Amino acid sequence: MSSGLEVLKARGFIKQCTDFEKLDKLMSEKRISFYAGFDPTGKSLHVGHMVPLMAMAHLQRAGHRPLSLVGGGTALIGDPSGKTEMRKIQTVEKIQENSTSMKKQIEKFIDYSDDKALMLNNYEWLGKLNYIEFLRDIGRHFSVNRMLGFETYKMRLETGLSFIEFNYQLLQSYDFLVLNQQHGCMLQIGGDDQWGNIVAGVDLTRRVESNEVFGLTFPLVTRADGKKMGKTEKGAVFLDPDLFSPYDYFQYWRNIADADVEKFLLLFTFLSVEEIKELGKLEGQEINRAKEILAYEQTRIIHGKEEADKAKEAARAAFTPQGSTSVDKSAIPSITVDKAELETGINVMDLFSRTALCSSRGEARRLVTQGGASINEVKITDINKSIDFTFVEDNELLLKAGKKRYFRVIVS
RNA sequence: GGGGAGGUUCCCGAGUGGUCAAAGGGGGCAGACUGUAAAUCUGUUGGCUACGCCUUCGAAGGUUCAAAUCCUUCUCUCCCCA
Repeated sequence: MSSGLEVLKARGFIKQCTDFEKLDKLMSEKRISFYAGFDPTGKSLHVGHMVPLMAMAHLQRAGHRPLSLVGGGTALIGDPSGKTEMRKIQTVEKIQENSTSMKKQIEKFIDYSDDKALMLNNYEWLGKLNYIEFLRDIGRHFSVNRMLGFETYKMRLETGLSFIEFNYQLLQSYDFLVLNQQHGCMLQIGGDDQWGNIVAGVDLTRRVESNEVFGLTFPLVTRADGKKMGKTEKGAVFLDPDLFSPYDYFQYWRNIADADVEKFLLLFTFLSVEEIKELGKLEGQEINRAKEILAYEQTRIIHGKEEADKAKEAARAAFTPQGSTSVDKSAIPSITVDKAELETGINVMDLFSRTALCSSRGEARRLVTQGGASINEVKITDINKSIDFTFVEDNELLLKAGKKRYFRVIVS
């Protein structure tokens, strides 16, 4: 039986592992349970969570059992790893609420039928922890000297680290221990910034239970332009279609840098490695084909085939000069406007600022002045222009800001 | 608890009574170039009923014709001592 680790390795998922050979052997012999944690600090998962999710899916396909741990308890504290400042502490209610909605998203991704995977919330055991007992049973295994040596803490020692954050590692280690005890969890996977916390959990489990468990980290995925994955000017790229439309999601992937194409196809699609290598060979304009495939696959995984098809159609329609009249543009985000309003005419700036294209009238003014605004491919440069029925085509207006941001206005 | 340094527009960071909607950089947006890339160059970057008006420089008051800049109190952060 293939352990599944080779797949991860071939696809570039692996940065560090506590003991790759041993783990590979173990996973080839039997199916194991493994876990990844998700912090419910927001209402939705975002693209930054895709790497662990994809890794879990791959391992599940190889026959192993994923435990998705929603950090309802740990989120109350805030992980200092890789951050320069303390995270805002949120209310218990808010975090519980976030946990449930994130749970739904992960469920879409991992097969939870017949106990093939479990969804857990560490609030169950962290919430009722007794401080004295915890210190005595768990705290004694941690050496402050050692912890201070970790890179993550070193950094924070410069700027300041509160005691509550310093404790984070103990709680995360405790999670691993509990999961090992209750579910026989043998492996924790996570981003490379979690390495210290993961190793600490491995140590704790060995000390308390004398069980050898493993840790595995993914490389921190950055884009070729050095920016963090999943961030746009407008904020995070959420998986929730209400926060980030499938069309925009498609476009996000469609617009990645050339240099990232092959890497991302490996990490974020299920296409075979051979197939991806072929796509990676494309050059020049051709590479756009690979980007489209990436965008399509990702959108399909997250939003389903139907939405992915629509997004692809809509993107093609919007970016193919004329011609394709009867294509479905319905995936492009839209607002509706009353027929009567158009009879009298709406000022360009007003119209644009009503859409997600411009957040204020001033921004719309700038856009128009600088020649970045057009309606149904007709450039508008006069800020006093009144938009009326003469602009309407197919009962709608296709607004464009810059070269690639589209928005529809439907007349009703 | 004592002493010191600070909180400036999306971020970093100038500004210490009018010439400040606030230098510079980053980021963003737009234009040119392109392949719905990258790099580069240029413009732009609080809001509005726009040659004027309104809101912004941690919070609340006060001094002044006039404050981001001065005074008072509060609050938060960092550093040193205990």
